[in-house]
Amino acid sequence: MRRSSLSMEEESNLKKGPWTPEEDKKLIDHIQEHGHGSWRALPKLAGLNRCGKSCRLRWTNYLRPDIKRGQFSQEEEQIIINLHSILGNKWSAIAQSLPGRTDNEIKNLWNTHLKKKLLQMGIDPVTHRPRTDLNLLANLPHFLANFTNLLANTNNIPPWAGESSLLRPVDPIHLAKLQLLNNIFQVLSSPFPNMETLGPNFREQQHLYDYINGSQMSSSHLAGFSGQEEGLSNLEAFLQPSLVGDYQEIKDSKVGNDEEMGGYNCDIPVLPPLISDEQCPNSSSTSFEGWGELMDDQGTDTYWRQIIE
DNA sequence: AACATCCACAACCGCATCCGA
DNA sequence: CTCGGATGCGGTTGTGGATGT
Repeated sequence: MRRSSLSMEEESNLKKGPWTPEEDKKLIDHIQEHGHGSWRALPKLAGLNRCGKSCRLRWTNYLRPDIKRGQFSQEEEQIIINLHSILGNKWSAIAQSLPGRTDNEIKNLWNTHLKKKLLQMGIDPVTHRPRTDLNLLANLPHFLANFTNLLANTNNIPPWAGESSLLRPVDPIHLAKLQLLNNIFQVLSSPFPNMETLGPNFREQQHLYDYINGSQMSSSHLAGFSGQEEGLSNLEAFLQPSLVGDYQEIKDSKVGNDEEMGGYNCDIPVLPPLISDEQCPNSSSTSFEGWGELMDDQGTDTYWRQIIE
């Protein structure tokens, strides 16, 4: 069934591809004088050899006078990430919160910049949770345990370290990155304890666990993501040292009580923080921004591989 | 300098939804 | 209620410029 009222011949004669300045002018002049009315009828009335759809797209995505041009601000990017975590790929809905920006522009920004940015931070851009597809994490506990020993005696570079650029020199940025891996791994490798045993903060703590573990949506998660602000606060809870500390406390308190913990077994050595809170970059900004900036100049999988191997 | 590759962005395509007859 | 045209939406592609080899 043909949905178009144009004949095959008419359709095939229509121009496609980039718009010329002359075409733009015809379209702008016509809409300013008559409004767009029916997009289907517009091309003929405006003297354009284009389909109505092409005209509508050109107008809404490029020629509209209220379109904001230029780079997206940090704030705009943050809004997009935040709304995407709630709305998903609903570009037009996201665009409504950013006056002057089009859905197409936001979609392009997401696909070219923001998606990569989140991946660099170890966050899955679809679920907005930490990535769990890093098979490379398999060797992490031993690596971190060794590294912790190394830090305890910084003059004693072990033979296995070889010429690794990661270990020499040992600078605060490298330590901070290791801290990130350390935090992710500890939560990934531990089941979440029974809710009744957790006390008043259990919900926040489960957020952290769910978030980092990438498990299916729990009821607390649904509640947590019900609004834009709460969604952000979850994001900020990610890697907040105090919350990780809380979680660690709970986990430690349960060591040796395997049955109650659903078979929890602390095979993995519990690692002390590799760096203190004060050493974390940009301690005045949110955790999210701080880690984002920290990871900003790095590749994705290649970068993680380099850390772990 | 020439060529290959990457990247960003505009534009297209096809499906979904809306809405009036 | 059903049908079909108009419009909206999101995924994908094409293209030109930038960068690397």
